[in-house]
Amino acid sequence: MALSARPQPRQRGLETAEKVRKAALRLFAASGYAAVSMRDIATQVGVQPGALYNHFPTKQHILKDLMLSHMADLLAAWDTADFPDETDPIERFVRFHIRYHLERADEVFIAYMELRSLDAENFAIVEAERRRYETVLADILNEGAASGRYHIDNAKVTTRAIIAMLTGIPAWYRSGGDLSKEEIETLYLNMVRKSIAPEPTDNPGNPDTGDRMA
Amino acid sequence: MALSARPQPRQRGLETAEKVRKAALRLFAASGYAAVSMRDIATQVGVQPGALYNHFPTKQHILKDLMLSHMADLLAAWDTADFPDETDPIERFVRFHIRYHLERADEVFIAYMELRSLDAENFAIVEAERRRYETVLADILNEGAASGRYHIDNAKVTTRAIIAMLTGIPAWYRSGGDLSKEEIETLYLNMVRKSIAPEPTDNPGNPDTGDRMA
Amino acid sequence: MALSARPQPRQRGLETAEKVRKAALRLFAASGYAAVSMRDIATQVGVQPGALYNHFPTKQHILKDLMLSHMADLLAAWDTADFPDETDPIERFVRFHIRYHLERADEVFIAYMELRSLDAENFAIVEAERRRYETVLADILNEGAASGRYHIDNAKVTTRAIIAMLTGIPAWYRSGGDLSKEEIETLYLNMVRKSIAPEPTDNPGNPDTGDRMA
Amino acid sequence: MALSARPQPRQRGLETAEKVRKAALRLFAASGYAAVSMRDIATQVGVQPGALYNHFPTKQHILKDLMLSHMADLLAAWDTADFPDETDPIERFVRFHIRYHLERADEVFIAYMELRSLDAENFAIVEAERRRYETVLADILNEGAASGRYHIDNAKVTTRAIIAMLTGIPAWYRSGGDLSKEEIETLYLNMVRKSIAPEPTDNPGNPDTGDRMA
DNA sequence: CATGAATGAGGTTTCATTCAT
DNA sequence: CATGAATGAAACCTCATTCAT
Repeated sequence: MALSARPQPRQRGLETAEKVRKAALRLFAASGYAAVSMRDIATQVGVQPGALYNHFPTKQHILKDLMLSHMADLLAAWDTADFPDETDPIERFVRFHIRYHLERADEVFIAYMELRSLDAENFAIVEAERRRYETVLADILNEGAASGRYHIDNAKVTTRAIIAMLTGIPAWYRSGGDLSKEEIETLYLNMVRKSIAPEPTDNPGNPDTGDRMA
Repeated sequence: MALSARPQPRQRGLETAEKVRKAALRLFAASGYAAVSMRDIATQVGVQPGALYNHFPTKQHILKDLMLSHMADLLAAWDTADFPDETDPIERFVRFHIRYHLERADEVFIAYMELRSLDAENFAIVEAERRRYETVLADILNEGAASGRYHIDNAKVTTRAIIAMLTGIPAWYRSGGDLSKEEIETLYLNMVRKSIAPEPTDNPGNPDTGDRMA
Repeated sequence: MALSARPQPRQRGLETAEKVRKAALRLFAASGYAAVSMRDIATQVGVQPGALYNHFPTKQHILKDLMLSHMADLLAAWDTADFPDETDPIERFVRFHIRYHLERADEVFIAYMELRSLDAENFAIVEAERRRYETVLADILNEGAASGRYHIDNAKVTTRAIIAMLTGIPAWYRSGGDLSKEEIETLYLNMVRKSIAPEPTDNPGNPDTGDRMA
Repeated sequence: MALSARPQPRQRGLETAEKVRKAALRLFAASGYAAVSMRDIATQVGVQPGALYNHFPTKQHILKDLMLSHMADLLAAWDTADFPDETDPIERFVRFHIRYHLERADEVFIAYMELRSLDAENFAIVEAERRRYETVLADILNEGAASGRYHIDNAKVTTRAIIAMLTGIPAWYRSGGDLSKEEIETLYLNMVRKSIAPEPTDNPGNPDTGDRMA
C-alpha cells in the first residue's frame, strides 16, 4: 500500500497530454476540427497554447491521435466483447455497436466526420481500420446468408445500411430521455433482424411469412 | 442612344450570386463551413473576395441561404413528387428520399452537418423545417401501424432509424459503381419494408434469442 | 499644370509596395533578414502587418525581389555606364564598382549576405547573376593579360580578390569622413593597377594615369 | 574503493559547454545568429534546450563567448606565429592571415558578420580587439612606408583594402579545389606586394626585396 | 548536469470584412 | 458590380527562458 503513495513526479506531462486529448475530443465533436483553435484547446486544458506543443507536434497530430486510438479501441473492444454464449452474432454486433457508440459518441462522431480533415497519409490509415470494422459485420451477414438463416440481397449494401442506421443513433439519442439504452438496443435489433429475415417477404404485412421465418 | 448602348457585360451566363451559392455549396460540403474561407469561394467564382459582399452580407448568410433553400426545396419536391397511383406510401417515401438525396448530396450533407455552424436564429428555422420533413415519414408509419399493415415498436425511433439508414447512402454510394440508383432504391425499400413488417416475425431466424428480446 | 494635379487614385498600392521594398532594404541591411519581422516592416511602412501580403505573398518574396532587382540593376548600370572614351577597362570597372557599391550599400550588403536566406530556387537565380557580374571583370583581366598589358597569375583568384577588396569598402567607408569618393576610387584604382602590373611594371598600362600613381 | 567507484558518466569526450560552442559556431556561421534557435543548438549537441542554460546564461552569451575568444585567439596566434627569421613582415602577415582565416573560417565569418547581433557592451569589446588586429597590419605598412620599402597613399585605406581582400578568401575558397592553400598564399602575397610596391615599380623583384620573396 | 514541462511573447500568415474608386 | 488595398483580430506555431524534479 505504501508502494505508490506519492503522486508520480514525472507524470505531469502524461496527465496534460490526456487532458489535451479529452478537451480536443469534446471541442472537435462539438464544433468541428477546423472551427477549434489551439487556443480553445489550451484554454480548456488550463495552459498556454505553446504548452500543447510539448505533447503534440501539430494540431493535425491531435486529430490523428484521436482517430487512430478510437479505431484501435473500437476493434479491441469488439475482440474482447463479452456476451452470453448463446447470443447469436447479429445480436452481438448490434448490441455491441449501439453500446459502444452511445458511450463514445464524441469519438465516433469525429471518426466519421473528420476524415476530411486528415491529411492523406493519416486518412489512409484510418480508412483501413474503418473497413476492418465493416468487415466484422459483413462476415456475420455473409455467414448467416450462407447458412440460410438470413436473406441478404447485397451484403455490402446491407452492411452499410445497418451501420448507418445504428451509427445514426447518437445523433438524436439523449440519455435520460424516454428510452433506456437497453430499449434502444432491442428496438434496433428487431429492425435489423427483420430487415435481413429470410424471404419470401413478398407481402410485408402478410401473416403467412411468419412461419417461413421461423 | 440610351437604348442598347452598353451591352450588359456582367450578365453572361450565371449571375454572380448563383455562382457564389454553387461554389459555397461544393466547398462547404467538401471541407466544412469553418474550413472554407471567403477567399476560397471568391477564387472559385473567379472574383475578388470583396465582390462577394455585393451579394451576401456575411459568410453566415451564405450558409443560411443554402440551408433554408435546401429545406424549402426538399419539402416542395415531396409535395409535388409524382408516383404511379398504386405506389404505397412507404415506397413513395423511400424512393423519393433516396432519389432526392443522391441528386443533391452536397445540400443534404451540409443540411445535416452544418447545423452547428448556424447562429441560433437560423438554427431554429432550419431545425423546424427538418422536423417537418421527419413528420412526413412519421405520419406514414403511424397510419400504417394504425391500419395494421406495419408493425412498429416505437414510431419516433423507427422514423429516425429509417431516415438515418437512407441518409447514409450518399456517404458511400458512387454513381457508376456496381449498383444503379434503381437497384439501391429497391434494396433499401426491401430492407425498410421488412424492418416494419407486421408480426408474427416472432422468430427472426434464431429461436434461442427470442427470450432475451422479450 | 492641371494635368496631374490630383494624386493618382489607383497608385496607392504601388506606392505601398515601394515603401515596403525601401523599409525591408534598410531593415534587412541593418539587422539581417532573419532578425527582421514582418511586423517591423509594417511598422516602418505605417500599415498593419496583414497589408504587406497585398503586395508580397511571403517575406521570402520580399527578399527575392530585393536581390533580383539589385542584380538586374547592377548589370544594367554597368551596360550603360558612361566614361570618357580614353578610360581603360580596369579603370572603368573599378570606378564603376566603387561608385555603385557606395551608392547602394544596403542592396550590395544584402546581396552578399543574405544569399543564405534565399530558398534553393531563388538562390540559383541570384548566384547566376552574380557570376555574370564577376565575368565582366574576369573578361577584362583575361583580355589585358592576353595583350600583355597585365600580369595575372590566376584570373579567377585575381577576379575574386579584386572584387572582395572593392566590395569591402562600404563596410567601413563613411561619407563625410576624411576621404571623398573620388579619392577612394583613385586609391583603390592604384592598388588594383599595381597588383596586376606586368613585370617589370614600369608602365602599368596607361601613360596618362601614370602621374596619378607617382 | 573510493578511487574509481563511479565512472564519471558525463565527461565522456568533449564536455557539453565545448560542444555547445562548436555547435553554435557552425550554426551561426551557416545561418546567422538570429536564424539559429537554442533548440537548433541543443539538437546538434544532443541535449534538451534547457540544458544549455547550465553552461551559458543566455543565447547572447554564447555569441559573446565565441567572438571574444576568437579575437583573443587570433591576436595570441599572431603573437606566437612562427616564421623563418628572414621572412619579411608583410609576408608574415599575409601568410598568417590567410592560414588562420582558412583554418577558422567559421569564427572569422561570425566575428565580421555578427557584430550587429552583439549588444552594445559586447560590441565595444570586440570592436576594440578588431582594431588592435588591424593595427598590426597598419604598423607594418607604416614602418615599411617610412623606410621607403613600400609606397602607400593612405595607410588606413590600404590596411582595410588588404584585410578585405584577404578576408574575402574563405568566402569562395574550397579546399580540395584547384589551388592549394600554399598557392593561394603566394598568389595573394604577390598581389599585395605589388599593390604597395614603391614607384617606379619597374622592378617589383627589386634587388633589395627580391631575396625576401624567394 | 539534464530533463520535461511550462510560460509569455512574438513569429508569419490568414481571416472576414470594409470602402474608396 | 468589381477591384485593390486596408484593417484588426486571430490562426498555428516557435522562441528564449525558467524551474521542479
